[in-house]
This record gives sequence, structure tokens and C-alpha cells, in this order.
Amino acid sequence: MLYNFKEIEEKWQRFWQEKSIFKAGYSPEKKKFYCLEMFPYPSGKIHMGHVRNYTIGDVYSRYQRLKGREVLHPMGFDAFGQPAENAAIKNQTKPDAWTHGCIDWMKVELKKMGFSYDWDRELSTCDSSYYRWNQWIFLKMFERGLAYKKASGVNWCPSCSTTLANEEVIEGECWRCHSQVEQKELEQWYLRISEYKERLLEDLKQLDKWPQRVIAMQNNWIGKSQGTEIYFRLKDNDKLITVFTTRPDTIFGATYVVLAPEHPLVKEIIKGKPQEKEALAFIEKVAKESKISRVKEDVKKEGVWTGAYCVNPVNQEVIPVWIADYVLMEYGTGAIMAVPTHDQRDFLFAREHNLPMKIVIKSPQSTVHSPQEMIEAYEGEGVQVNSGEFDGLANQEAKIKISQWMDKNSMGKIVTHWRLRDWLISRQRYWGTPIPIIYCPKCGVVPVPYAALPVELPEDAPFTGEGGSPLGKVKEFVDVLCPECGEKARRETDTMATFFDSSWYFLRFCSPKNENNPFDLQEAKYWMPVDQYIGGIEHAILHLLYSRFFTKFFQDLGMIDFNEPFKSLLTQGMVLKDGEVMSKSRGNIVDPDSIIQKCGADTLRLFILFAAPPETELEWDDRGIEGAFKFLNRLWRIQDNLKEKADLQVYRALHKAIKKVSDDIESFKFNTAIASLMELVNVIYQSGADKEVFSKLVLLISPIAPHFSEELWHGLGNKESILNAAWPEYDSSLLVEENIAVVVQVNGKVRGTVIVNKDIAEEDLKKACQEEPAVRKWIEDKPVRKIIIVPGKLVNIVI
RNA sequence: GGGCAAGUGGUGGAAUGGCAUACACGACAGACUUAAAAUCUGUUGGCUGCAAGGUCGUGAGGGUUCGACUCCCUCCUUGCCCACCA
Repeated sequence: MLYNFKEIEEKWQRFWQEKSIFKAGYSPEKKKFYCLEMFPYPSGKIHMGHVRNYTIGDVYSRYQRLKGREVLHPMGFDAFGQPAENAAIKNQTKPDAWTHGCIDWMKVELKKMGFSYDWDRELSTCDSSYYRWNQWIFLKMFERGLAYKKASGVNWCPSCSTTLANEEVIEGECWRCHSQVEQKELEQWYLRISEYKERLLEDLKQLDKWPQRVIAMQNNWIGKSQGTEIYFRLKDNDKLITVFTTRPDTIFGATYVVLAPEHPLVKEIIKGKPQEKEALAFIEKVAKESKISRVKEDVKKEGVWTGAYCVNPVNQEVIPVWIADYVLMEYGTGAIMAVPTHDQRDFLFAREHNLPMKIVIKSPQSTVHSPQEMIEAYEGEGVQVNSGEFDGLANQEAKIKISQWMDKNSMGKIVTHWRLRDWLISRQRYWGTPIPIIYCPKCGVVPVPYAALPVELPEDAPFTGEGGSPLGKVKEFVDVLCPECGEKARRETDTMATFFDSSWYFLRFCSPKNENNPFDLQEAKYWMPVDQYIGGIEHAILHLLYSRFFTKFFQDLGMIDFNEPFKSLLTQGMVLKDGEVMSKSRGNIVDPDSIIQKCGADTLRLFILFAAPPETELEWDDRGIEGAFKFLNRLWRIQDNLKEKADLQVYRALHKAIKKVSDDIESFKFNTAIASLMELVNVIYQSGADKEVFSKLVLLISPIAPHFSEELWHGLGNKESILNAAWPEYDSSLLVEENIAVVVQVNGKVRGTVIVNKDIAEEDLKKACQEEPAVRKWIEDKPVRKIIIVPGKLVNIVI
């Protein structure tokens, strides 16, 4: 007989909802636990990735609840973004209606999984009660100079007339209309995250419960590197070209200088020179290419001579100034010194254009004497040559000496370089938070007053998907009176990037209905920081970095007194089918709902936790689902055959399982926690269980299969929810066996086992081992050199 | 090119430096059944052997150790992240 999962799951979901059992209350007398899973984008259906993410969080939340914590476990929707606009165009509907329809449907599905969310705290970033606080935060940042507008090069689709994020440019073309993407100078809003770079880097050290690789990625992204800026004087007009290098030891080998085509000095340098026309043509050509295609590997590096020369400050050599596409304005100073002998890109470029080369670092093994013999640049370690007074030094030492020498003699400067750029948040999109700024012909850029928030999205913007910001076409939205002078003015029509919305939602969950502040200070003080955050590795950089940035900003506003939002982070692996990521385009999606129909949510939860540890990839297996379902049924049947009193060995097995399951859940090893429950069930099938053993078994599996356990719990005569019970404790005296099996090795190979009393004296143990016949045979009369004893486990006899 | 993971039976996966393959799936066998399903009980790394046993075995090769899936070095493969990064 199979248990009736359908009836049971519906019944307890209703029960939990009626009793408001997951409601989180501000209870300072109790220890709190804030468990958060990354909120979903409401695309309509939940997929296996969501199921995995949220099941992990749910088990952990329920476990913490049973351990007596006041648990905050909220859920909401990251509801702004482009897919809603696309869907609206496609389905002839409005993004608002489409999004809310998706949210409603996803909520039904999430509830079917039995997740323990406090739905009273639900939030949606597309509601003005939420996004007004985005605008509030933006204004606070604007006041402090952290939100600013500047012109810079961005990806631009001429046919859609909108900017594109790098991810939206596919092989140099617009992802929607396939036009060639261009680079364009545009005025856009930025957040000055670079102001926080030191703290964002330094505080990574506090995050000892984050995965190492996420820390590494953040480190990498912030990208602090030590280097040297070197000044090359232009021969014509004494102006300086500043180059950035991490290899000052190669400065004596610099044979030309290269500027990025966009470099501000370029136009000045080429003016009036015979090379001007060719150079301008080249600059234009590069400008037309998108960053993406320019950055593609195998593309040949192209460049032209400017006609100008500059002077190497260390040896007064006069060398030519080039422009080339392989030098990027965004990195360093937008100018490099080229050392063809010791940099592969410079090497290829110099070969191509017949530029001179000079060896300045020699590897000890090298037989190469002139640059003409080289087939590639030598980028390794070596000894300085052709480097004036530094000849003979190891290049690593020279690196330091030369940069110090240049710094002292004003030829250059030791600098720290950061890879982190300011964050471009302007989007020419409709479905996002309007940026609360007004442009007044008289007063200039004027922030919307706090009292006038929210700046609401107009409901009926023209939606075609073509050409510019839809908000710009809504006259009632754009036309506004200047808050300062009262004259006619115009609103900003760009909206914010959606990463803005998700950079602080965890704070809003502490008091989602607060109307005076983005969050209640006292509530936030109690609940924050998030004790456990769980989500996909794809957010390892941007979302987590932005959230850390916002947290530090709130700290600076004096609204919170901690500097990191997420104490512990778990990044769950992807769900695969036949070795590939589940996706619509591959057509290998397994719909969670179909599994719930067939075997129930508890089976799905059990399988997804059992199939792999949470951080690794999970291979979907329909037969594994059946196995999980069988196990629940096997456990279910125990209730019909309870004994008066179970055997001692069953109690031992129970307490062993209590310890193992507790330890494993704490450290997210759900798969082995379940394995130990299976072992316990196997023991019970051999020897029988009593009511006490069974009750504790039901408690142990309750975070994993909550409906199932709630039903069994009530079947055992309990009147209250299992969630109000206490997590079982183990009796450590039951974990120790009187007689233990000790493995005996001879020269490291297992040759036998002896059963001895746990308190046996060392000498007696040694004797017992040597007398064991299976061991004796291997020792014979050879002299025993040494005996190694691992207490309670193993004896190794070395002969 | 740089950084980080990972590599164990037919499969998913276990193993604080101490019995490699727990637990499960699959397969095979037995019990129950007129029969099947379900359920329960066994067997299940390779080679060798009638058997007891022996021997090999955690991507490859070295090293440390009484003892290595685990630690160190070199390499191979796969995955992820970053990258014309100067």
C-alpha cells in the first residue's frame, strides 16, 4: 500500500497556512536565524534549479526552527527586467499584467513544494511600495556624490536605438535585431562603487563562511594590482604620455609606445601630420567595432603610426608612437610601452610592422643572442641585460629597484591599479525603476524631492520594442515642473538596471511594509545579517558585490552597524539531464510539477537532496525519484509494526543517526544525512522499532519530508505541529560499543580483525593481534620492528 | 594566457592520513503469488581459484609516510570564472 501523498500534502499545507506557522516575529529574547534563498525572476514556472535552491534553504530553516531559533525565511520576486517587456510585446499584453500573472502562478507552485515561507513578508520589486525606496536610495547616493552622470563609450544598437549590456551583444550583433553593434559616447548614470573598492576587498577576509572560489572571483573582479606609471615625453610638444605597466623591469627594452585609438592625446598628436588621414580612418574603423568583437582572440592586431615620436625617460631613446586596437582605453592609462621581446602581443605586432626589438632579460638557459632568433616573446624570469646600471640583477629584484629609481627621479610613479569600474545603471527600458531626476533648463540636474516619491511608472507606455526609451514617449511622464524654480522641465526617462533592486531586498524583508524608511532600523538590527544565503554561482560576482556595496553604504548612513550582509553563503550546483544543463532550447526540461503529481513534493525534495551534495552538479534521474518514493513508503510501513520495546542495538543505531543527521544538516551534507536515515530504517526492518524510536526517526526526516512527517507525527497521537517539537538529542553513552573490532595490518596491508574490549591495555592488544591466526601467518618468525596503534580502530605491525 | 574546482564500480555518489566503493539506482537470485506488480531477503569492482584465499585497483607518473582517494611535485582531461589586463 502506498501512502496518499496528494491528500497528505494538501492537508498539511492548508494546516500550516491556517495556523500561520511560518510567521516570523521580532522576538529579541530569542536567538534568531535569517535564512534566505535568492529570490526568483518571475518567468512563470519554477524549474528544478529553483526546487533545488529552495529545498536546501527550507530544510535548513526547518532544522533551525526545531533547534529553537526564531526563523526568518521570506520569499519575494525580482520582478523588473527585460523578459517582461519582450513577453508583453509578444503576447500583446502589459509587463505589469504579465509579471503579476507569473508571480501568482509561481506562488502556487512554491506552495505546492511545502516551503516554509512567511508569505506575509512577500515583496515584489516592481511594486511602487518597493521601488520608491530604490529611488530614495538613489537620491541618498546622489546627495553624497555616489550617483553621477558621465559620458562614456557604450554598446549601441543603431536600429533599436538603445544601449545594450555586454551580455546582449552576441558576436558583435544585437541579440534582437542582429544589427552590427557600435560604440557610442553617451551620458549615463553611474554609481561610484569604486569609492568602496578598498573596503570591498579588505572585508572579503571576514567572509570565512563563503566558498573560496566566490572570494577568489570577487578578488579577481576588484583586481588590485601593483604597477608603475611611466612618463614618455613627446618630442614635438613636451607633453607627457603616461603608460601603465606591471613589468618596469623591461623598460629598457621599450621600442615604441602604443595609444588606444580613443586616447585623448591622439587627435592632438596627429594634427597636421602626413599620417593624419590614415590615422583618422583607422580610429573610425575601430570605433565601429564593438568591444566584444575587438576583444576576440585570434583577431589580428591592427594599428598605424601617428607620425610622432617620444622619449624613453630611462635612456633618452627616441621611439615612435603608434595607435592600435589591442590597447584599451578602459584599462590602465589607455597607453602602453611596447616591449616586443618580452610581451607576446607586442612581439606579434612588432613583427607585423617591422618595429625594432631589444632583449633586456635573459633566461639562464637561453642560447638566443639577438631578437631575430626569437620565435616568440620571452615572458619568464631572468637576468637584466642592456639595462644600464641594472645589468646583472635578477629581473624580480630589478622590478622593485627600477620602479623605485624612476619614482625617485620623477620618470614614473609606483601606483596601485584597480580593475573595478563604476557601475553603469541607466537603461533605456520601460520595465524598471524610474531614475528620480528632473532636468531643468535653468537649474540643471535637479533631484526629485523625497516627498514626491515614488516617481511611478506610467501604466500605458507605447510598447513596440523598437527605438529608444518608451518613457520618453509618454508626455505626461516627461513633462514636469522643476521642483526648484517651478518652470517647465523634463524627467529622466531612463530606468535603473535591475541589479539595483536586488542589492538590498534582504534588508526590506526585515520590515517589508514599512512606509517611512526602506527598512525599520530596529528590526534590521535584530534580523540582519543574513545567517545563511543560498543561491546560484552565477551571482558570485555582480549581485553579491553590489549587495555588499549597498550594505556598506547603509552603514555609512548610520542605518545599520554591520558591514557585510551575508554571514554564510552556499552556492548550489546546477541540475543536469543527460550531462547537460536543463534548458528549453535543449528540450531536456523536467517539470517539477509533473513529479509532484506523480510522487509528491516530499519525494522530490528527498531525491534532490539525496542525489548529490548541494554544491556539486546534480544529474537528474527518473529512477532515483522512484527510489526516493520507495524509501518514504518503506518508512511509512514501520508505523504498522511497532513493538513494545525495541532492542538495544536499535537504540544504538537511532542515536548514531541522530548525531550523524544533525552534524550533516549543519554542514549541508544532506545526501549522507539521508543515507544514515536509510541505514537506520534498514536496522529497524531487521529488529523492529518502538514508538520512541519511530517518533525520533519521524522528527529526523521532518525537515526533508515535512508533509509526510507531519502526518506520521499526528498519527502517533501528537496534537501539535511537528514544527513545534524539539529536535532530538543523542545520548553519547549509546554511541560507544563495549567490544570493538580492531583492524590488524601487517606492513600496511589488512590481514585480519580482532574483537577486543574497548578498554583493553595496549600490551594486551598487541599480543592479541600477533596471536590472531590470519595475522600470525604473515608474521611467522620475522622480527617485529614496530607496532603502530590507532586507538579503537587499527593496529599496524611492521616487520 | 591567468585563477578556481573536479576526476573513485555499470550509474548517482561515501570515506578527521587508518578496512576504498557507505547509502541508493541498476542487474542477478530467492521468498510470497495461479501469474505479474508491489513487498521482503540475499549477491553484485577487476583478474585468479572448486574453495579458503591470493592479487590488482580511486585520471597518469613521481615523492613524503608504518600506512595515501586524502598531503607535496609534474603532467593529462573536464567544468566554471576572468581576460588583447599592458
